[in-house]
Amino acid sequence: MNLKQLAESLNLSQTTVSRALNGYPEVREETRARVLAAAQAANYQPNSRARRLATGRAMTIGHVIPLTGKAEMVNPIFADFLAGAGEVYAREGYDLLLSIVSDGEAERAYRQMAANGSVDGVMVQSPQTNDARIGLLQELRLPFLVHGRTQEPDGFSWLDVANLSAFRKATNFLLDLGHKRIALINGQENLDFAARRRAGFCEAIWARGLAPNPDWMRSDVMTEGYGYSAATEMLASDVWPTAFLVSSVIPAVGVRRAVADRGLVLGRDVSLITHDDVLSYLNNDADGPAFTATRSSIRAAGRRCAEILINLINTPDQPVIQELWEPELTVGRSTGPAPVDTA
Amino acid sequence: MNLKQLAESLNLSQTTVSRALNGYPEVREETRARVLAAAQAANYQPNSRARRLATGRAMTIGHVIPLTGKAEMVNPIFADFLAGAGEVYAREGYDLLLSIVSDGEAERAYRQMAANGSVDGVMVQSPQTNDARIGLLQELRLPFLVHGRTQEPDGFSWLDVANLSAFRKATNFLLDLGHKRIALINGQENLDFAARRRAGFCEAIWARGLAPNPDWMRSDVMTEGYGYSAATEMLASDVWPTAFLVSSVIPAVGVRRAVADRGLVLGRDVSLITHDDVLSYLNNDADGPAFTATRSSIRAAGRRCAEILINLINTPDQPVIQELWEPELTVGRSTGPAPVDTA
DNA sequence: AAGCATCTTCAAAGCGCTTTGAGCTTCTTG
DNA sequence: CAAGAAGCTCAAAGCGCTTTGAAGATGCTT
Repeated sequence: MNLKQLAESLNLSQTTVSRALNGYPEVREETRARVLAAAQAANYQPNSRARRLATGRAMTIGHVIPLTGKAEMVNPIFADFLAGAGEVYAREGYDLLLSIVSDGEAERAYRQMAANGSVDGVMVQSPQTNDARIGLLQELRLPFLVHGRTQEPDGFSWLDVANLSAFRKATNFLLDLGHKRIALINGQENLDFAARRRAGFCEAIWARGLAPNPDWMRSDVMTEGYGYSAATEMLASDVWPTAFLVSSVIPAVGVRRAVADRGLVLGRDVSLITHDDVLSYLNNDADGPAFTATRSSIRAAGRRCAEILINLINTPDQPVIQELWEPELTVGRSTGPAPVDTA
Repeated sequence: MNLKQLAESLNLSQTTVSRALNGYPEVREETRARVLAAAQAANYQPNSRARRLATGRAMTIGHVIPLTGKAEMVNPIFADFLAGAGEVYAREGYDLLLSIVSDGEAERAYRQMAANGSVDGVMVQSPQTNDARIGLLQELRLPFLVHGRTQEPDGFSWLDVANLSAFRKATNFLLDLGHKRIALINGQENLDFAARRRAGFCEAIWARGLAPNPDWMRSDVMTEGYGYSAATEMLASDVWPTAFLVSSVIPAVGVRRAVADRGLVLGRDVSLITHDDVLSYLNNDADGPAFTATRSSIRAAGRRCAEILINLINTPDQPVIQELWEPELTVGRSTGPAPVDTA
């Protein structure tokens, strides 16, 4: 059933039917009711391809997700982010076009989306310290929102978590517990969020007149195995860290495993604070939070990012929108006073 | 730059330019070269909205991902599946339309996709034992491929892992090691894969003249916390299971935590076999597989599912395609002989 | 009753592409 | 050299919708 047939069956023109369906005022209420009823009865849905061509709007938002690391992994936090964003898109009538690309092909994907008009805007995730995508998207004049920031976060819209202050706060929490030997198990530090976390970590340590130990600062793709092997190595040495600050629950699970393997008890022998994106499948709250954590729901971020992006699409030429979310530090069972120094 | 302008700039008709670009034979090679060069220079990309309307093909495949459990979680295995499928879609020129919906809204999503023609086919994941979506999609005449099966898997195309035989094999492996007290930490058993795994588990036990202990069979959304609390409870009793068979690495991580908390050693005091979807962020292979596992890459499945679905779309009215993948049992460090029975 | 504003409806023109059917060249063959 | 075949190219007709500009009703005012 298409518009033409529907119009014929009602003895109305396509114009009138279209207007009735789309809520335009210049159609009599009685007529509108007739049209609506007939559409309902025929289960009529306007053909989205035709509508998109006619309106010039794709009613679609593109997410280009880069595969990371040599193993070309998909960061599972994207799933939760997508769930949040998707919720808003559905509500607002947008489709979500997902493109998962190898690193370096992102540019091509964006260029294509811009050139063939398949999206009205795009979401940019996991920006690097200096991310080429931002200049590209500005040049392509494609509306976009960045989840995260870059080193110079002016002139474009973004939503980010206050990574620096969160990790400074977390580090201070450990320092206040008496920990002096603190390790940082960070994400890849070419990514802006990881660079900021490292900065927050270092700042807090320097502020106490201490110095971070370079051997205890790792940076890599945040897998469980990475957390495990990094912590295992550190714990194998004569002097080991009494506390770990970890960038995600996933490597934190690996660190926890390493600690257990070493016969140590988390929260007593070794403390751990992780950033917690509140991933649904790695819930940290079985009975009170297992990990002490700086928390910020990635799903909530996805929702808000979607709202902002849609806003940006509907109202071009507005000033940039920038939102900074402050994570909260929730104390769990993975932290405790530094053990008496035996080194 | 659109086709009309490009054609004018070349002093050719739109027809010829379109044909040259799309590789039709009835255009002189010299002309084709000219057109291609001009298109390249102008960075011309056909407008996908117009092309879709004209061809009647959406060149898009829909994935409707249901949120599960009360917390409306996104199963992270979807991320890896999407990565695999997305790879193939990109190669074949298809877009991936992602719709993440609350349970029960999937039907509406499919109906809409069918009615407004935004997709050429859809991928169905995590089917239930009797899944209403299958009848619906048949009725809507929308090409679809099921990743998984149902109880009556005839008359539609699917790709599935041999869940029953995998879990029978795993259970036999444990029985051969002398384990008699085996627990099953399963996924939600309204899902077909979980029902089949349970069946495989029970079959193997019955075959030895034993009986599964109902207290040691759990079924729920496969989170880390679920694995942890299920195992913790079981291990708190006087007689505890000496082995666990777990449906996913994610709850397996929870079981491992529970075992460690209880002061037991995995592979010595307690054995664990898990099904491993080879999720990139929970790699099981740091230095030799940590968990003994029945393995089957969900990403590879995604790739293959995409190929099959595209095939189905391009060639309607062909017989159904059904593929069953046999997972391999890889022995890791989480299994060992049953401890001497003290019960 | 004429004039005018307000409602309501419509025919037709696009949106940018693909595809049909036809026409014009050039080549081959008897 | 005529006639048919083969090779190129084109104008025009869609695809199914939205939107413009105009026109037909209706009601109100003077």
